[in-house]
Amino acid sequence: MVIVADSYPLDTPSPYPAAEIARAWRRERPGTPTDSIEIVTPLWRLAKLFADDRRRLLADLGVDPATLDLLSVLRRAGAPYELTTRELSRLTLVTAGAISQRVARAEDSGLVTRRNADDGSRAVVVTLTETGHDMIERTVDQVLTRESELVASLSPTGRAELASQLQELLDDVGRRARKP
Amino acid sequence: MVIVADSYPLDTPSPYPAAEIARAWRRERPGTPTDSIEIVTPLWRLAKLFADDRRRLLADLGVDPATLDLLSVLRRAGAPYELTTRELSRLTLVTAGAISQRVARAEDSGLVTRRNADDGSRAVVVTLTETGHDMIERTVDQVLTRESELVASLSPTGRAELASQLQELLDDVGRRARKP
DNA sequence: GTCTAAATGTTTAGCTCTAAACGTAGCATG
DNA sequence: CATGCTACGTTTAGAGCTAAACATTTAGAC
Repeated sequence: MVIVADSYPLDTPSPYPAAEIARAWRRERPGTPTDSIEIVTPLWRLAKLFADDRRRLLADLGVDPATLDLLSVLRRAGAPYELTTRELSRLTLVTAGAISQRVARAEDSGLVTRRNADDGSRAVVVTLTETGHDMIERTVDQVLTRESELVASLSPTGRAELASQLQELLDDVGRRARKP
Repeated sequence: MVIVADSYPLDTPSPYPAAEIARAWRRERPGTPTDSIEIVTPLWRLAKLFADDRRRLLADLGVDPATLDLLSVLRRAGAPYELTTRELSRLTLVTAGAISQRVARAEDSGLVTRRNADDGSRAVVVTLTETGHDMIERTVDQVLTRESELVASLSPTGRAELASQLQELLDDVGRRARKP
């Protein structure tokens, strides 16, 4: 049995590169399809690095990531900063239950208000309050500036190219992925 | 005020493309650096799609993702399938506390054992049991086969190219990102 | 030897999420 | 009108994670 631990140092500051993981599986279980590993693994790790970094920045600012996500979507929608919970769920990719909880928290903090839609449906409309608007304005520049620094190694063309590849893959995986 | 909701339909089955989000912020807050958005947003969404899809597959198989992650790292390490908790923490990118909980759960289920290292350090060595080994063997092919299907739209060269761009970005972001 | 600093693993408090169970409000059909 | 279907939002149970507080051991410094 080939021992990966023998061929790659275990005390490096970062985890194995994905190529090494794929190689390890091919050795340990020949025949297993490993072609997704070099895409999925770095993708997850990058997402986690960005998420952890953002969470720490936001913790300093006294905001939590879920609330920022909610307020951002409302803010981006433009005046009058309103969306239904259903739209919020779709735009943020979290379940309706989670939206319900997020909105409840934000409402308790006075960042949004909730009211029934008047269009005959049962929809609930969530509106950004002035407090919520202020919070977003205070925060978003810092978050985006920070994240801009994190991707600073990419050249404009390299960034555009990677962005389009990711968006293309996202569209495709979105069609194939199993829904709730 | 430009209203994004006016220029992009709200009832599409998927969320806005990242380019649309970046454009919305440039309109709503000119001057805010938006160059990270087209990288970070699709990255997060892809990571979530893959994570959700895997979680659902694993639920059918009666496994939870955190345990699979733990067992996978041990399995890939090759015989005798042992790593210290510190190494596990680094290889899986989760905190020491989370590893402690994961190992405790897996130990309760008889999937791993725990013992003190005999090399004079205080390290705890985690070892895969036969039950744990069986569980991983039963599961990993299905997971990797499924994920291989999800990235099937990529050509071999396209996949290799994307993989290397991601790995490069990961290495760089790993250096810049804020650590705990 | 004694004391202190560094290294490690564990426990706990607080959050957030998903899935599933609920509770209802529109709506169509007969 | 009843009846049942469908669409939606909310609540709840159970998991898992992070950060921080702990606890304990090892290794030096003197």
